[in-house]
Amino acid sequence: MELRDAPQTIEEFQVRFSEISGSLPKRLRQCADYIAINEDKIAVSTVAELAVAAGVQPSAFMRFCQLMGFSGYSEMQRLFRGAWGQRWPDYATRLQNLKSEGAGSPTALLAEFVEAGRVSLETLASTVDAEALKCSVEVLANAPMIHLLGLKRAFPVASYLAYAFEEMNIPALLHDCVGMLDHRNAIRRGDVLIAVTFAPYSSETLDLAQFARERDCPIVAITDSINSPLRKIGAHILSVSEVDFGSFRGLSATLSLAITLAVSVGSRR
Amino acid sequence: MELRDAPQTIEEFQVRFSEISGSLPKRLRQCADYIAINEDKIAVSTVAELAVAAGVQPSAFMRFCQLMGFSGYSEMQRLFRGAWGQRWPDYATRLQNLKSEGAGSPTALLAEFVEAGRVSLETLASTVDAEALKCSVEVLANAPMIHLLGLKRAFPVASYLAYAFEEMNIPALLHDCVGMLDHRNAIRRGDVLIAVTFAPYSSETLDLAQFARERDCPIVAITDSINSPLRKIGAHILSVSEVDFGSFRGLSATLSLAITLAVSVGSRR
DNA sequence: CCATAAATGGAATATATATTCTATTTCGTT
DNA sequence: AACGAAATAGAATATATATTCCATTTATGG
Repeated sequence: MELRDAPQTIEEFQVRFSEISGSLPKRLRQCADYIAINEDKIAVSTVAELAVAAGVQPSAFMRFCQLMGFSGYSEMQRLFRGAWGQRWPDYATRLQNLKSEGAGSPTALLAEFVEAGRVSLETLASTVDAEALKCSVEVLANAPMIHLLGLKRAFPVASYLAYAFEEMNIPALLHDCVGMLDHRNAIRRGDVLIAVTFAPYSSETLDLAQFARERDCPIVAITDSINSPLRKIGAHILSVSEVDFGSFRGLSATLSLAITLAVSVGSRR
Repeated sequence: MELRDAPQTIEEFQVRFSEISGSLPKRLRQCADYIAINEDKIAVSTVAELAVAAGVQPSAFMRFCQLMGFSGYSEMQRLFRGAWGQRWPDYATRLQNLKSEGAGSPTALLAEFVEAGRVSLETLASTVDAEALKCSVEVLANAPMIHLLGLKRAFPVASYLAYAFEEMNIPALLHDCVGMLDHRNAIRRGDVLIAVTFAPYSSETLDLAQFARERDCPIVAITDSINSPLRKIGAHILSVSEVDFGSFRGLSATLSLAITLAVSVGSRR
């Protein structure tokens, strides 16, 4: 069998696919036809399952994979199981290196965080709950006043929202806990609260959300897990996950979601 | 083990999840915490992979699956593999879909900002001044105290740095202008200032930088152009450009640079 | 503090799955 | 129709992965 490089991205996969799909014998054609329509199944199926579905033997499917340039089905599947996660088997090693030789190049570390950010953004694009987003914008567009709360790692997000709303002349108040002064009584009927919080959820945030709930104020939550405690109090949940490197997480995806929210609301007024 | 029906849908899964997630021992809690944030990985990962990611043994993960009502990991995975098709279309296709709602819709805006963020990240990675970055890390690693300043749109960056340094037990002070109280006299010989500023550069930031310069304190500037006024006073310039959409700019690249700076400095101590 | 139960880690085992091999069939050419 | 080359099916094997088991540790109640 010809030795060629395996496709490294979905795009390369598709190029290679159309290269070969003109000239294929019967069974391999069946494989190609099936794949063309069910690309998405590759990530979550076994060869045996795909073979049955395409009406061929597993061995035929294997030959197809090899024609595509992969060593076998497993390698092809790896490509589709999200380039993210353990795409690089040497993840642990790289982490080790960067930790041990702190003297090591910051540029390498930057590359890691850039990559993590990129993946986070892609994940956001493909997992965003369009319905919840639309709904949140709707709710916020009609609010006489928008309250913002986010502490610790979530604070930059909340403050960015405060900046964006102010720029667009939309009334918004950032609850920043300065001087332990509480502004909860500024929350009036009809106002909306945007609460930004990640695990471990700070109790101050949950408290204020609870307070808003008791006043029948809608709550929009930007959070990292679908089981966020804010779900229990009936908030509109916008969940977003950030890929971490080591124990550090960026905010690329979260901030992109935030700016989207702000601009969408702004354009509705 | 108690015999109960396994969840048949994602919704049932989530109900069961919040039922048990209140009362879990250490390791099983780790499993739950990881799952809560990475539900989407179940379909395409092995138990071993998830176990490593959650920091537990595979057997602990098995016990978690059984507590959830499944016979084992395989059964649980089957549930998520069924729902995989929902989030498939690859990045390019998905962006297309998001935009198809029509220009101005929240999802179309999200697509634009995600794309803008991605481009900004790539630009950062390929244009970063490695020498300046290394130099800045060097300077910061030896600082007895790091001062942080960034206003308006730059404030989220400064506050994120404050968070990151605090997490790593590195002495840092955020100059936040609360109450127009100035902390400039907290800047002592040997300290370093990280000034974050974008056009139009706010005079408060330039002022403080000037002040630091007069005290012979090194300055690291995160800014948007190589012609930033901070260059004139001899700061280490880390320049980063954000692609804009409409009149709004994200912070994906800037924050990635910031986190790199923080972690690099952290690993040097 | 002890006794007991619950939880855990790690290795051992069972099962599922990918991959290879070869006899047989199909296809294209003369 | 006869030959050689290519393609195929199905079983055999290798590998990856899930699952169980039990000795050890950690929590709990008296």
